[in-house]
This record gives sequence, structure tokens and C-alpha cells, in this order.
Amino acid sequence: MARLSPDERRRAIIEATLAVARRNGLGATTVRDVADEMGTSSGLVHHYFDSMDEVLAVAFEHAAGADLERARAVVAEAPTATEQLDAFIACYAPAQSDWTMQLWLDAWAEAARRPALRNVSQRLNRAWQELVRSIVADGVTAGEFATDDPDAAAWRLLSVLDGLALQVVAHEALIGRDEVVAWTRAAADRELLPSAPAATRAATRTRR
Amino acid sequence: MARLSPDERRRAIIEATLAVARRNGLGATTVRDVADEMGTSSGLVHHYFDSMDEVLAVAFEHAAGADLERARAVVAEAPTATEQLDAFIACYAPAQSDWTMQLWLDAWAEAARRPALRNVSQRLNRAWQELVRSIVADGVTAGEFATDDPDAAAWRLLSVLDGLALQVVAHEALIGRDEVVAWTRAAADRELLPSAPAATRAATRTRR
DNA sequence: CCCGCTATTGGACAAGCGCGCAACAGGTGC
DNA sequence: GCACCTGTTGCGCGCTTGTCCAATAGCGGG
Repeated sequence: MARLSPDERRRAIIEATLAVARRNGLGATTVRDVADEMGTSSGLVHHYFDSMDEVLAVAFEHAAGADLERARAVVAEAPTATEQLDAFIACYAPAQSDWTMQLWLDAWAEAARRPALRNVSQRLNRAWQELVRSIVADGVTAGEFATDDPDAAAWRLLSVLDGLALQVVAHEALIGRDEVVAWTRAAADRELLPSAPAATRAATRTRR
Repeated sequence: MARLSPDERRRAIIEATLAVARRNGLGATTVRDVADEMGTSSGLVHHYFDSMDEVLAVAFEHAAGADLERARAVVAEAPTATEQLDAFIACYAPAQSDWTMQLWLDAWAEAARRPALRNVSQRLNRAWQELVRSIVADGVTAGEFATDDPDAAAWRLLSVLDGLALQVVAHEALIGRDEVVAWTRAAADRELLPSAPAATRAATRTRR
């Protein structure tokens, strides 16, 4: 087939891997599937990656890293912490409702048996939590939010988001994307809004 | 080997399956592993179950069903809704922090490719939510809790619990069991304890 | 134009998988 | 004590998996 530069080929392998993972799941993605997706031989994959574990890890890092970067960009555009959190939820939840959450689910489960994948998964999850934590912390110093433990609040919010999105992908039809967004926003309200000044918050929030 | 009655043998297969799944993960549990665990031949497994999918589904249902029954019993003993919820969280979280949560994680991920396992997983998850929902609903009528949507509140609480427990098992060391229990209780407080402004804001939001 | 570097091939390899089946064995009733 | 019933065996089948490697092919510099 076509002769590609190492960088191009690596990228092609990663994208082919994600295409297959999207169809069959990350855990059921094989070397031959990836090669077939590219239209090349299977040996080529191992010429660029030491093991299948590494292929999956790099591919997952590529996809999930892009999502993270996108979320960071969306958050950076919002002026207030309240709007940042809303933007984050809106950006996170629908993305997860597609095949992306199935990807995460597979990665988490597979992480128990694949060292490289476990490393990537842990690192990325920590990064997501750090993003939420910083939003919450900023909101607290700005007086928009009130919480005694931003770290715990961030974990809880992320857990609600993950848990709800997981229900959508694994047990379809019980709840949908809209519920994930609306319910998570409701959770954020109960979690972070101070009880005293209600009027100003309601105004900024409903403006969207 | 020893000659067992069909019922005993089925039970032995289920327990052997769970023993292997505990070690290697549910998705990586093979017919031969199960047979070796029992000390019998592999053909025996297929004499009692039509497919490996069914073996995994039945084994998972056995383990998860027992957990559910245990949670129901613990909840039934508590007098007030508040104590019921506390008991539920305390019972749920530590159990999930062991290998049980890895079992759920594997089951969820594998459900995408194994029909029988998917059925069981969906049914059980709905049962867990129903348990929490009934506790919340009882608490509302008893005046202990305040929420505009017990169903959503139950999903959120379960999501927090699942999400946090998942962090423990998949990304060990970031948070521990104690945090799962404490943080989920804090989430339940913020979610359910009567506090006027939160409820009204949530109502306006879900209406969008 | 050709040569060499290297991306790519394509299959060998051992191991492992789910599944099915003819043969075997060991309690049970006659 | 014998025959029958059924739980159990042990292996074979076809297929898939990750990994590896000698052989090949095609582009770029001399």
C-alpha cells in the first residue's frame, strides 16, 4: 500500500484503532482489525508499537486527550465560574453519551489487565478532576460558589456525570442525554450554590 | 471427579466462575479456567450452560443479586428514611470497594457484547435505583427529605456512589472507601435535606 | 539511472478460545 | 450382581489472538 512517513503512519494506526474500537469496543479491538481498517498488513502495527496494550493506550489517550482539550477550551471562554461549570457539563455529558463513554468504560475495565492503558486512564481521570476542581475553587474565591471542600465537590460532580452517562450507554432508554445535563446541573446547584443570596444566582444561571 | 446433582453442580460452576472472575476479571474468565477451578473437565460447563455468555450472566446475577438482597435487608432494619439512606450508603460503598466494583465494571463493559449479561445488568441496575428511589420517596412523605424529583435524586445518588467507587477500584489511591462513604453522605445531605432555594432553582432549570 | 534505506508485506508460530461429541464411570433400582 | 441412567471425561475441531521475522517493494539521494 501507500508508503507513509512514521508520523503519518502512527497517526493512521491510532485513527484506525479508534474506528474499530468505536464499532467493536476497545477491549475487542485486535491487531488484524486495525490493519484491515487501514487496508494494510497486520505486521505493520507491531512495527510501530511494541504491544497491543500500547496501541490501545496511545489511541485512547489521543481520543480522550482531545476531549479534555476541547473541554478546557470551552471552559476558558466562559467568563464566570458558574458559566464555566455549565459549559463544562454541557460539553462533557453529550460527548460521553455517544460511543465515547463506551470507550471510557472499556478502558476502565481493561485497565485492570493492561498496564499502559491503566497509566493513561489514571492520568486523564486526574486531569478531568483537576479541571473541575479549579472551576469550583475559582467560583469559591469569586463568591459564586460555597463549599467546604472543592476537591470532594469536584469528585462528586464528576462522579454524577460519569455515573449518569454510564447509565445512558450501558442501560439505554432509562435516561437520556437531556436528563444527564439537566440532572447534573441540578446536582451542581445543590452542591455549590450558597444558601443566602438566591436572586443573583438565579438571574445569572437562567440567562444561559 | 465427584458426582454432583444438577443443582449442586450449577452452584459449583457459578461459584467457580466468580472465584476466577475475582482473580482475572469477568471478561477474561474462560471455560477452562472455570473447569480448572472446580477440578473438573471443561466439557462439564457446557453440559449445564448453553454458552459462556450465559455462565457469566448467571454468575453475575448470583453475586450482584446477593448484594442487592443484603442491602434490602440492611435498609429494612433502619427505622427512619435518613437512617435507611445512611445504612444503604455504608453497605453499598465498602462492598463496591472490594473486587465487587471491578465485577460490575467488567459486566457493564462486557454487556455491550454479551446479550445475556446485558439483560441481567440492566435489570439489576434498575432494581438498585428503585431501592434508593423508594427510600427517598418515603423520606419525602415523612418530611425528612425535600426534593422535587425523587427519581432523579435517586439516580444522582447512585451515580455518585458508582462513580466514586469506580475511582477507587480503577484508579486506586486517589480516594479510599472512607471518602466514598463520607462524600456520598455529604452529597445526600446537599441533595435531600430541606432547603428552599435549591429546590426552586432546580425546578426552573429542568423546565428549561 | 541505480542503489540503498526503510516502510511494508504476509505468513509462521504457539497459545488460547468456545463449543461439541463419543466414550466412560459410578451410583441406583431391579 | 447386573443393567441402566446420567454425570463426567478428554480430546478434537475450527477459529482467533498477539507476536515475530525473513522477504519484498518503492521512494529519495548519489
